[in-house]
Amino acid sequence: MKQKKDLSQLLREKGYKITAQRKAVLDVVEAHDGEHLSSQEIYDLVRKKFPEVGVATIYRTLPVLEELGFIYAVDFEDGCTRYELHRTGQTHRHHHLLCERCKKITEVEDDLLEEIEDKIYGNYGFKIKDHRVKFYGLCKECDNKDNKDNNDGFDT
Amino acid sequence: MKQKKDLSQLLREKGYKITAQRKAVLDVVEAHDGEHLSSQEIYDLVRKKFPEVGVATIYRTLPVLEELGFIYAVDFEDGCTRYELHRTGQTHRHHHLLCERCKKITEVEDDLLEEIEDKIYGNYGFKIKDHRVKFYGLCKECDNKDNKDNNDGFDT
DNA sequence: CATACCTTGACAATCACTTTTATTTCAAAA
DNA sequence: TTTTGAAATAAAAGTGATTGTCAAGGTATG
Repeated sequence: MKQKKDLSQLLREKGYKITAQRKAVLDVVEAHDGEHLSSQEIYDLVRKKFPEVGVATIYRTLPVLEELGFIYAVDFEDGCTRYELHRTGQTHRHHHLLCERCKKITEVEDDLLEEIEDKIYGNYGFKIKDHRVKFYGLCKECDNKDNKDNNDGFDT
Repeated sequence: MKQKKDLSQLLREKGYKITAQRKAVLDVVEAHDGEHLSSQEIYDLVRKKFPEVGVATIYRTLPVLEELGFIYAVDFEDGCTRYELHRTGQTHRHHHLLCERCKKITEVEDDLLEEIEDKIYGNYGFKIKDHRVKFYGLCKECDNKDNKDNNDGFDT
């Protein structure tokens, strides 16, 4: 509904053919907005609708969808490439908070970096177009639990 | 000379054995301060001194040196893990500027993130311990060349 | 609907990295 | 020193994600 109409159009503009597989892959990622699916997970999900699809097709399609701006590749260094939906209206990649304890991943929509990017342009003359930012630490829940544990349970 | 003395000590503290291979790996990374060597590059360099060393030793040693705080793993998504020296005095990982044109990698020693990290703690309760930040764009030289080309040449 | 060529699926190959295995080294005890 | 068992090693085989190959099939245009 939203950008589905654009897929055909964008594919055509870039000289790619419009295929059911490409639509299916985008469908899957869109249906899992907010998640960070691995290529294999996407493969499995696409196969539910198209059991005959090949792995290679998935691996070939994802970079195309990324090139067209529908999805972003993200890397949480767990040994595979993951993808997330590029929501319409997003201008930059958002940041991720990775909890070291529970492994939960939180998205930070606020950009917060403009000031820094200006400073870097001033200091280095480097013109920033995009960024990838990951913060590692403890999420609220794990941090609270930690503090409670440290007080030997005398505190709630 | 600087932290070489500490290696033995730190290895011992963590219950690791002091081996010539571990020293050799650290030597190589230290000798290439400012570079971002891949595991394979480190392997090749170590073999110049210890031709009999095995790849697996390198792959096992690098995470140990990272755990001890001597080096950082960095990922420029070129298909391999790279390592850089953790210079004494550095409290956080520094940021990297990656030029899309000439592929040059510049290091940003300024942290610049404290304010943001405070905001994130306020908004999300997430306690940040470390970060990985990469900026993509054009370095000063490539940006200048771009502008000159656009002014000199014809308009397309 | 026929042609040209893009895309696909199957599967082998590759690539970075890990595990296994047999062997060696280490540091402390005897 | 020599002994000894845990830890570390090299080499090779294994792993799992990703890519390459190629014949067959699908898509866009005349």
